[in-house]
Amino acid sequence: MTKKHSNITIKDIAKICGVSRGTVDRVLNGRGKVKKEVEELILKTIQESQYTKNRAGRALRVLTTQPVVGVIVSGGRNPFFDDVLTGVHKAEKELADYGVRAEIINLRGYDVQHQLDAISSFMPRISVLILQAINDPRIAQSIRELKQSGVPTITVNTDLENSDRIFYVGSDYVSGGETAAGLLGMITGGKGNLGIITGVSTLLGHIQRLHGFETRLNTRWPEIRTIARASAMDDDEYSYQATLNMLLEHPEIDCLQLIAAGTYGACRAVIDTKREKKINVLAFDNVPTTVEMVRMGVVRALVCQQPFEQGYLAFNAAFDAILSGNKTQGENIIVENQIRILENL
Amino acid sequence: MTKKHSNITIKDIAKICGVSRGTVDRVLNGRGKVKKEVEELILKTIQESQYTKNRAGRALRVLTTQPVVGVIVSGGRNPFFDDVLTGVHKAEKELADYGVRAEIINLRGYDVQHQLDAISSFMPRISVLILQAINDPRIAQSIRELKQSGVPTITVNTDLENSDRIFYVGSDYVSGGETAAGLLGMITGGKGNLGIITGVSTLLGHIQRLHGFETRLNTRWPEIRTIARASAMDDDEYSYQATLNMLLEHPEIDCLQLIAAGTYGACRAVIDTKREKKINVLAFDNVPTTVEMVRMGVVRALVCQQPFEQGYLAFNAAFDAILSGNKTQGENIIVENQIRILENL
DNA sequence: TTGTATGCGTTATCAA
DNA sequence: TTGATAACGCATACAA
Repeated sequence: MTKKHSNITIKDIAKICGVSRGTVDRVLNGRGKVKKEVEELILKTIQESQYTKNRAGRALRVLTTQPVVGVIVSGGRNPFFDDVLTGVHKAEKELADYGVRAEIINLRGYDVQHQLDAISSFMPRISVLILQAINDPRIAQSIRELKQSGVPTITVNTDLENSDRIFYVGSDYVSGGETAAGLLGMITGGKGNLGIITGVSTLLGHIQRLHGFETRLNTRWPEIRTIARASAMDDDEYSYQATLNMLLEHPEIDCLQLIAAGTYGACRAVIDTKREKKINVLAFDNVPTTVEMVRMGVVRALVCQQPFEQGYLAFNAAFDAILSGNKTQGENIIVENQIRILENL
Repeated sequence: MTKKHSNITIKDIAKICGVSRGTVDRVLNGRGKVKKEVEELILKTIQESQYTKNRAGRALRVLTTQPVVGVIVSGGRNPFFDDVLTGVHKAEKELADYGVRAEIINLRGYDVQHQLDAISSFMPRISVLILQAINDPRIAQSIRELKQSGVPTITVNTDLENSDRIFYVGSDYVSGGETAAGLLGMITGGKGNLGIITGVSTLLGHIQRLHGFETRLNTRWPEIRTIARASAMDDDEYSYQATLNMLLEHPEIDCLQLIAAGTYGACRAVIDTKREKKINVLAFDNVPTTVEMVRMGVVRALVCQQPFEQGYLAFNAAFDAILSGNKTQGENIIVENQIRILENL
């Protein structure tokens, strides 16, 4: 029932095959210089014995190499990414004993060339790349090349298609949108005149979120009618104007769904219109200005995608990839969409 | 800025003090047999250099001892604790490379003597104890004795007072109750006639949760009046009867808050009364039968305390205590109260 | 009372 | 093409 002893080691493999540890190691790490038939025997034995590298042993060895994990996000001044990076730092601190370290590049905006340059600047220093990826074929190509040279990429917060990233750490945006729809239905009692303030259409996640939201809303809460839709352009000033115009133009609007950034600006507009009947405002992500609006009672509820956990889990997963020596595909790590109200902010 | 190299090691301490590694080790692990002045010098050096045992080195050494973590819960047939134990097993699997193993005792009910016996049965086999503690002085005493003999205790899910447990892993029950209150206010629009189905009064967590709920409800949503209150006695059949009687006796009740177990029974009662106007039912914890009730639309929303994470984090923390060799007080690990609706179950 | 040698598993280096 | 050995940091059995 209970396994009596620790797992099989390189030494065991060596003994079984009648060779030395060195030879097994050469096969394991593909260094060549091993006779074909010996290599085959060793590979077969590894297969059959289900051998995997022991992390405790690796850890001690890895310590001598002082590996670096590269992190690239396009956070700019967005406080959401402060949380992501705080998570990275927390994990880095906890893993300090293993000699692993994070090197972080925080870009402003989503320029493909800038991201490519940032990736290049990391080479050949890093062992693993954590990337908030722009969904562009050139980035995908860069990730493939990185992998060729032995550096696996983990995408965080934002995934991209047709690349060789080993897995994605982040939220399910469609599900996040659906959750927001469910929440809106619950708060409004399933009836209302809705205004939607969207994000920017170049970000895959925002599109997925909007899609999840609208689909779910239409099927489950058909009596919530969408009156107007405008983009906040990821900017609070723009958001303020767009929201103000919308509310003045459509006095019948009684609930507002923010899809992405711009919550603070939209809330100021809501406050400035001084409606008698309160508007139900829902938004995403618990960044400080948004939290303030929940505290003030302007925003009723949030759907949050746990930025801290995203960074924390991504860095831990990166170190795990180093430890296991496994650079192949793994399971995505999906953080849950959390509902936040005043009481559990 | 960036630390150039790995941290200070025993070898460094030894060199600085002009003694051997063995002597430093004797001081570190308090084995005595060291000259007073030498010991003092070593201790001072350790202090000043901020030395801590390196986990990578410890890991490899710990592997040879095959440490066991004892886990005691009073889960009985409650599926909530299945999730806790699944979390333990997940962590155990991930840490298999380090030779650490969990030994689990799942008791039925909250009998102090049974829990004491379970603890005894673990000794002297285990290195750390994870305990869903009954809040009783005898248990606290047992935890103190365990610590004396070098075995630290981590409480999980349920904490106890005045003991020497090194920290608690679980939810904040008061905050959970407050969250439920906020949710109820939001769903009802702040007006309603409420029935409360409570848990058993012997469990500290349930009392705290009820307290958080009622306090918050009264201050923030005074127009939700509590019409009736009954206990489900942690039993679905009992819960069914109590709820049925309550609903028949008070036809004005239009919302129902479950505090602890018994959700399934209460829901059956709600269904059986066949009210024309729907009752808003809120409950705790996403156990399978409760999830089913959310899917059926009987329960509107849940507050969940992440049982899987509790087990997962507790076991990882236990291993961390082994690795760091640190048996002293640490920070509690508080899992958040999550709001669940149909869309993010 | 103190120092030294050994081993945990992996891997790099050097010798054969 | 292979084998032997040392090193990472810690802990312990044994020698001095």
